[in-house]
Amino acid sequence: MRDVAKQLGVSPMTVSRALRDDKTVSAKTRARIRKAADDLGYVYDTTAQAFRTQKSGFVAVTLPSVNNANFADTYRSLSNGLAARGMQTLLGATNYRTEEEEKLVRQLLARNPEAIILTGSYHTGATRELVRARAIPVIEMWDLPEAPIGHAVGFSNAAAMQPIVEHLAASGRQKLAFLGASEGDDLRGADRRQGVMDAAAMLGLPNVDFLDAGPAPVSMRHGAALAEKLGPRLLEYDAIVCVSDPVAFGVLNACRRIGIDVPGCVAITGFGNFEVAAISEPKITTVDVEAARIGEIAARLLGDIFDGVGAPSRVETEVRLVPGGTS
Amino acid sequence: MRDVAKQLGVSPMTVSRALRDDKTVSAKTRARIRKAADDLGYVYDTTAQAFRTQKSGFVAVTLPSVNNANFADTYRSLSNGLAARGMQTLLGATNYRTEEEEKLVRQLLARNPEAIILTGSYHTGATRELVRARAIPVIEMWDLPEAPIGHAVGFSNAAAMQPIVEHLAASGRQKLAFLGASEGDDLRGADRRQGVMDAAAMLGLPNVDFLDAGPAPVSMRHGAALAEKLGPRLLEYDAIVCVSDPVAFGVLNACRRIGIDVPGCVAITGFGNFEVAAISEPKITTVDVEAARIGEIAARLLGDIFDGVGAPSRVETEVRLVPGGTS
DNA sequence: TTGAAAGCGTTACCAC
DNA sequence: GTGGTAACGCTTTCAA
Repeated sequence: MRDVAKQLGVSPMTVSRALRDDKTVSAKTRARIRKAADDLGYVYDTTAQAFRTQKSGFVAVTLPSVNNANFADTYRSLSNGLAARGMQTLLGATNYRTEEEEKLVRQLLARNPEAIILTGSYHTGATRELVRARAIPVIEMWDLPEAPIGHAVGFSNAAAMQPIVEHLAASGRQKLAFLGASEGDDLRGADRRQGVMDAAAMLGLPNVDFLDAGPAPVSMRHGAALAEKLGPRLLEYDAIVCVSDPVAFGVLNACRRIGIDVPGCVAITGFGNFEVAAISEPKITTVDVEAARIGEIAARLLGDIFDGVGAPSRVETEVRLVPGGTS
Repeated sequence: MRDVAKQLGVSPMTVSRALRDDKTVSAKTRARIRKAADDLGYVYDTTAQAFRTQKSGFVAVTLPSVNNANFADTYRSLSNGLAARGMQTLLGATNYRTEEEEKLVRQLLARNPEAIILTGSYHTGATRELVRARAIPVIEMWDLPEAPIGHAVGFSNAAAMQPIVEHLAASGRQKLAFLGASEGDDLRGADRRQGVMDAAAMLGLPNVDFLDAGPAPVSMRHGAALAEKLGPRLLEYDAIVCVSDPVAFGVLNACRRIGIDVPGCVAITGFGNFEVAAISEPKITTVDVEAARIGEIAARLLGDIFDGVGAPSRVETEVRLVPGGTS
């Protein structure tokens, strides 16, 4: 800034103001200063700003995995929304483990984020205390806990399975299996499984079996591997309810390979309305969960909070059955 | 720190050293200082440290899109590798536009990253100057420019298409089309197209047509939409060489819907060895590019550079044809 | 509309 | 092994 100021014969203070679009600097000098800064290849030092103002401009975000199109969608809309307010996201992946989340949250908090956004409502006690102690806005997303730490934007993973089970029952599917990650790993997945069991019980369907695809994250290959291992035993079920679309896609293609007719002999459903569900032939029956919208709402909510107009919120996002050709 | 120092009658400097586990502070005072700091509820200010030392602990990373399994793989291995050295990544997405990349690089540089990793070798002149002016390590990945800005870890996108074209030619496919994003958008995609044209010319195949799937990023739905629009006109070609596996998957499933036999009437190939290529039935012929390994190598390279043992590097990663059932 | 001075919390550097 | 001094690049505050 000193260099830019010297170049134009103004004070560094004026440069500082100009670069922040302070209205008290005349439009003309502002333009001159911007140009000179550009010419000199000057880059504003956010670190110094963060230090001086005690505001980092960071929002910390934890995701179970970056390698998941739905979470990536949420992240994208979230970071776009925040960028519009000049805030940057600080991203970390938990690999679906609350202990990793705790470590991550510690690291992220050391950067003095002005807010923190966590995926899901399952956290270690230490994580809860750490974020509470900061007195910064906390948003839990992709779930809808009864008592959020701060705010929540999402949906009930259990309730979201009900339309699927009803849809299957309506077309005469009785015996269901739920296929997902091992117990204790993917906790939103466990919620979905519980939702399937509850809905089945409510509709008087037989008990729902659990098909264990291994430790989270589970994806196409895990669905395919398990289905190929089970082979004809899949025919014991009227429908395989999968924890996600990629998993369902794996199961669907394994069935194709081993000659099981879908949906003739067995129905398959997914979750999340991933692109693959709509493009696959047949299309995979799934549930849309507005992944991008979750990020959008979270960003807007934070904006309101920073503006001082945000009340404690628990925003329920919509879920919608998307019938396909696999059921 | 001043308060802690006053409390114990030592200097702030000693406190600073003690809290950083500096060996020159006696073990006894170190323990006393730690305790006093704890009792006073003192919290170390990373922001001030980053400011004073001009070491942010950040490595800036730009990706065309987070919503791409290959880039996500690279990012994951990269950030894991860096985390092992106590460094955090600062991620940004360029949406496949060099102008957005320039804006992003400005934002990222403002955080004083200790290194910057860019995807690809196409950048605006300003981007080049900005990163050069920083005198921090620069790595370009996912490409192999003749003269990298700093270091490069990747492969030639053009050369990577040669095995595909040879494979197609060997099985008697003569008339090829390349299906990808509009000209000027996805520049690595344009390189791949050029690679297909060059390889076809070399093998004496007829000219390669271009099928425009629209602005980048193109994915499953764009491949499917274009294929459905073209319909029987696809049969003019012996093979559709797609810019990526998701696009190829879209084309494959559109063909299935409109009744075009793959690979009987037309072959389809992808790029990148995405999970969907291996799980799809038939499997999609593709090229593996070691996405995770690129991140791993970049992280290791940076580690060496920080340790002072890294020479300017241009690391070529391997590409490997993965034949599938679509060709 | 612009400028001068002071200071944010830490650490590099040098002295003892 | 410890301490004093100055400075990192910016913004707040007050004055002109």
